[in-house]
Amino acid sequence: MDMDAAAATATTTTSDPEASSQLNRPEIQESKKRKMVQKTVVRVRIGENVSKLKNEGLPSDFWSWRKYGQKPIKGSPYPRGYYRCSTSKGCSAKKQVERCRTDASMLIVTYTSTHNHPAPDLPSTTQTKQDLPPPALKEELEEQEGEKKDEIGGGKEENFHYLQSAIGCCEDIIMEQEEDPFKLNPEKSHERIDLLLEEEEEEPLCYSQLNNFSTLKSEELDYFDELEELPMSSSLLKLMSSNFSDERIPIAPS
DNA sequence: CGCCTTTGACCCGCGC
DNA sequence: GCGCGGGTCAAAGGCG
Repeated sequence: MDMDAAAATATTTTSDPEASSQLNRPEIQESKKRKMVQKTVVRVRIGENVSKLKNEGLPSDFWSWRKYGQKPIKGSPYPRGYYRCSTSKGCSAKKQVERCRTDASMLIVTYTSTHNHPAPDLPSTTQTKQDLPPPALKEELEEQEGEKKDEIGGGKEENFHYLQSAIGCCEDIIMEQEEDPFKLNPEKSHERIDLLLEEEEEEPLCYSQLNNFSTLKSEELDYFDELEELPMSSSLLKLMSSNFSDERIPIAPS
């Protein structure tokens, strides 16, 4: 049923090396080849009613994502989907969605680049983003050589946009996670920790994680659903949304 | 009619 | 220099 753990957990913004490390060794290459691009890796745990969710139509975020590619990843039985922000033509925001090979119920969403435009529903998200630069992100950003200094805030744009939507906010969560990844849900903390430990020990595949329901847009859900009917419990989402909302709402711009 | 998804091919970068 | 893998682009098809 819906008992899955919805939870994901911690998010980490990494430049590339880290992001890649988390995914796979081979991925390390990707980071190198793609130069150092700001990357925000979000780990989302899904339940078993994914199909339901997609039907429900998760609000995911204000951005519109268009899938522009999908490729099988070495070492992973699941393919990786490449999405681009279709909200604005000039927007270079992109995200990669893949499933954790160690945990099929875990989704790994990697955000890259940032949005060059305000959220469709949020005319003034800039302020929020500016406020969003988490410490951890900064480090990551610094490593980027300031390639996307603007992205630091912008990089989080997507995330913080989510926050505004009060649905899935990585930014806020990220920050929270940085300090106390589990303080939000001590109960689930165990799960997350356990998962993290397992994942890390087994593979760096998912060492950064964050619960972002927003990330689980219908697109992703559908995408995964097609891949392997990812189970996601709507109850969970709701629950998470409620919890997260409470946490991120404060971030929402007035 | 417009937009999105899907699939294949091509290109880039890294490792050996 | 070659091979492997990842990432992106383009074309076609389908759906709203």
